[in-house]
Amino acid sequence: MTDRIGISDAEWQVMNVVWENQPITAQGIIQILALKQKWSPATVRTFLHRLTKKGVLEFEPEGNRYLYRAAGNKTSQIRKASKSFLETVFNGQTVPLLTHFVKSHRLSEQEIAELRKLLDGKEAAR
Amino acid sequence: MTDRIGISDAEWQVMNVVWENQPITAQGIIQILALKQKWSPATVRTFLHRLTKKGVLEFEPEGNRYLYRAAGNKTSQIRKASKSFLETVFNGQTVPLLTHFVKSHRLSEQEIAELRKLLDGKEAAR
DNA sequence: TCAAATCGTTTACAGTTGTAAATATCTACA
DNA sequence: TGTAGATATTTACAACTGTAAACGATTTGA
Repeated sequence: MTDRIGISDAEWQVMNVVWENQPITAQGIIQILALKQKWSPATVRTFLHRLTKKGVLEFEPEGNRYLYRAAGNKTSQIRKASKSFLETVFNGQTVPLLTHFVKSHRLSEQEIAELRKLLDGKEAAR
Repeated sequence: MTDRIGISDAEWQVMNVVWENQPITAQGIIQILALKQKWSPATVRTFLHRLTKKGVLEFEPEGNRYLYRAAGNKTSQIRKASKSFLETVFNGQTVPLLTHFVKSHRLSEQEIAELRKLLDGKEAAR
């Protein structure tokens, strides 16, 4: 019963923190987010609440507070968002998408090598 | 004064049709979209209206109807959506994004070759 | 010339999102 | 044991979205 619903941009920010630091308290999440966002603690708590309602986040009481952890796995969430992005922005065409990102970002020699290796290991579809 | 605001998923569907067929009448857009979507004509007209309000779409009267065409260029819109997607879903990291899309989609031998060539021509950042 | 069809404009409405304050609960110190 | 402080839950609210009907103006076939 996991990940039936999509998560919004702001919610992604929160989940990214959770996935990297779980289990974690609301305080912890708020503090980490404070480094990047300008959200009030109340705002973050709202997101926490919505995410649990969406079934993406779960918690277990620890003393007087909650310990949060992701319910589903990040990969499935990434898959869903990526699919939707590919469809709407690139009309479902993978190569134009890849071309766009390669062309519009700087890549180190190592990264380029890594991507070459990835292509080498890629089995061609027929 | 172009493209100050983002466009929604449904609006992307409409713009994709416009970018490929402009200039085009509302009827034309509605008919092409009917092939893929189940929207009522009224719904499409609402999107047309919102898109012009957002400055993404413009029109010129042609007889008793309008001829629509995109205001800004598609590339800038793609850039904006891509940037936001990269940031929220992949924490700004291009290589993981590229890896995900290569791994999760089938690519023909030609496409793989095309991507290799792209990497070969890519100048490494230092 | 009158009614029907066609266009574009307004209005509608519920659900989601960003943003946050108000309130209720609970824990722990004094 | 009562109260301050921290936590979580409710409530708020405007903007944006998806979805579409209602309305008003205009063109055109009968």
